[in-house]
Amino acid sequence: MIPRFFARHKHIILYGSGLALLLFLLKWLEWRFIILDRAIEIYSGAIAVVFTGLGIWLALKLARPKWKTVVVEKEVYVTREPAIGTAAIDTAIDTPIDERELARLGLSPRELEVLQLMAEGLSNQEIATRLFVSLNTIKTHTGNIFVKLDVRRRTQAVEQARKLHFIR
Amino acid sequence: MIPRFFARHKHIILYGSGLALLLFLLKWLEWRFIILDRAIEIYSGAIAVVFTGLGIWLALKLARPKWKTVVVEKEVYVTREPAIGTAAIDTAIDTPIDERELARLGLSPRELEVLQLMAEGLSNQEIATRLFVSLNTIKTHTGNIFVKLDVRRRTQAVEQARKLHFIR
DNA sequence: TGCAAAATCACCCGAAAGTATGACCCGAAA
DNA sequence: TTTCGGGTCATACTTTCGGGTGATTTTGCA
Repeated sequence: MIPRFFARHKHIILYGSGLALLLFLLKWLEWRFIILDRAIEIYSGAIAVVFTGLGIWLALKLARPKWKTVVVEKEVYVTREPAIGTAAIDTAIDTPIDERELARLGLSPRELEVLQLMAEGLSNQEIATRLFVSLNTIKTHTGNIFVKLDVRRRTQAVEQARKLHFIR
Repeated sequence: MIPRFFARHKHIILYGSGLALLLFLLKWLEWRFIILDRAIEIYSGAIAVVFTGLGIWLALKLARPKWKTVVVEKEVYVTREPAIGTAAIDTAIDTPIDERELARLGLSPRELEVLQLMAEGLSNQEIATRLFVSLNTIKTHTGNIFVKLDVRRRTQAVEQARKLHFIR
């Protein structure tokens, strides 16, 4: 249907456009500098600083939240039926599928089904066998799922689906 | 010994010479700019790209949170079986990674780190880039992880790790 | 200080995953 | 009736994964 290529690289395209815009701004600054003064060193330094900052920003944007894992094993008395836990369990387990999000992304029932099995760690071939269809069909489905979830790999799709409470 | 010294400080030496090289390159580019006169676009672009990369590198390298694991040994009364209940409590209250299971399976810190990134849906290449090691290294790690978790695919590994509360 | 474990990197090869494109069927909506 | 979305299947191709094996370097610790 819609060219996958564009949907896949929209972030890159966005960032690229932003970068181009920034360069354009610098170009303007450069013009002013040439008019006013020949301070190439200052100009270069400015570019360097700005783009170093940009790089750091990008990296922090892309990087994971710093997870310093502090494992503290303390005294915990857990009874068989944790009274506090039940509320948490209810909200955790019986979380209904977010119908709104589902509708927004336009995932079809079949695709959701494939997504579920994908999340269970099944291979495409196993999913195909399970659903009595061909491997190619599953590949088509997975491809469409990736586009709709805006991801590139099955692991990301599972991650995304979990975030959106489509599964589990 | 001298080679010993070099081996010990090779990172610092490498980074240092790399930076020097970069400055040298910039100086050369600047010179070229003076000669060619109309190459300021290229010059600016080069600086921008290089320093964007430098910023990314800096952020990732320096801001890398160093895995901090604090283990406080205490008497722990935990009913082993109710995995659902404990899971709900874990996610509801606080982190902690199941240290016992971790030790039983013999997952190393590095492997756990790779597992985390794997769960985020990163490809081996992306993990390698993120951790500043080669693709082959990550492949070795993933292979070892699969053996230890007794799975065959990364999706299964993530699933398994989630069950064992290694992640999230 | 020496050793074992951990971490690193390499190469090969087959399997699985993913991309791109086109086609067909079917039922519902315009 | 045409159009459109969903589901199915296919071919051909590229990329990534995973298994196997072997090697070196780094590091934590007894």
